[in-house]
Amino acid sequence: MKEREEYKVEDMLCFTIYATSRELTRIYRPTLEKFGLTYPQYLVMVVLWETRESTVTALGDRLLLDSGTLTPLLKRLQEAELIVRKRSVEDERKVEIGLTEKGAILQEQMKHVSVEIFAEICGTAEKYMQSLEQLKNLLEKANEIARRSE
Amino acid sequence: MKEREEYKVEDMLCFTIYATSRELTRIYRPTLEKFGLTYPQYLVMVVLWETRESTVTALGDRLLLDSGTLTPLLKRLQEAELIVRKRSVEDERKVEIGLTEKGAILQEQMKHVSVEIFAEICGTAEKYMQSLEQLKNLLEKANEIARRSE
DNA sequence: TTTAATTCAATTGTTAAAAATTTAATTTTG
DNA sequence: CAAAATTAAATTTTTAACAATTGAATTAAA
Repeated sequence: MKEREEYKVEDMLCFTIYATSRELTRIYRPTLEKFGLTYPQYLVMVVLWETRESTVTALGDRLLLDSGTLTPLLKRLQEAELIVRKRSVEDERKVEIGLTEKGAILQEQMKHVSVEIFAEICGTAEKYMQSLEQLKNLLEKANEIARRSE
Repeated sequence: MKEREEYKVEDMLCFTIYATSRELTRIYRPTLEKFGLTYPQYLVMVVLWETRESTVTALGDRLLLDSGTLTPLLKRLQEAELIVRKRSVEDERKVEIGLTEKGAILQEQMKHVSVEIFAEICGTAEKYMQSLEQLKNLLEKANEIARRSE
């Protein structure tokens, strides 16, 4: 690794990922806007479409987000009538998140969103899978390191 | 590309990058905290250590951030006495950003920060460069698409 | 069983991200 | 030259991210 390269943001891995993340969100924005969702709200819906129901903590484990981020976000999704929040009867510390009829119908309406945007970004499936595997590896490592140092 | 995979966040490229970006920031945080910087503030300093001076727009072009994000961030860096903000005399619409003595000295003090953290994340230089080239390619594509649709 | 430790969510405060609007200055063109 | 268009930065508003704290509930230990 050349010494000099550390001094240009464009050659820093962390910056590239940081900027790519924002650019990808920017690509999603106009599409998601039509459905009244932001990018992290969309991710919450994707998890709920898979699991049908969850808790705040379980959603946080899946998305690597904490309750300080999720609580207000989930309140907005409830406001939009896409989800319901209900305190658990077995354990009153837990808040159970479920889909409304409207939230369930949205899955069908948004079925093609991800596929279309991925196609635009990655071109071929091969390239997509190659990037994904490499990044999943990096995420796993980063998550280990981040958890280790807290 | 298998159809089913679109329905799990973990198999979505955009989520992986989004989560990786946050995890990398989380890894940097304790180190940057010692120098009183947040992650985006650090990136601004990296650019200024290279260019010595800049404008708000030029910084935004480099970091892909707009003035609505940079203006309050730069005010905090000025508050910390790391930079100076001065309206241009040739074109009074422009605000010129420069390093203070304290800001320049910080470069020397933080010289090893990136190198050490990269080493922790990527292990070998080969792996790091491999990920980087692939991601730079993706960032370029994403930026083109995002700019196209606005 | 009482105390201690842990867990879960909410709240508070700070920073960031970005769209939309505003203000001011410069450049273009008619 | 004057009007229109463009450019630059700031401001405002909404949403997000996260640390730290609080409070309530559950679980474990003495």
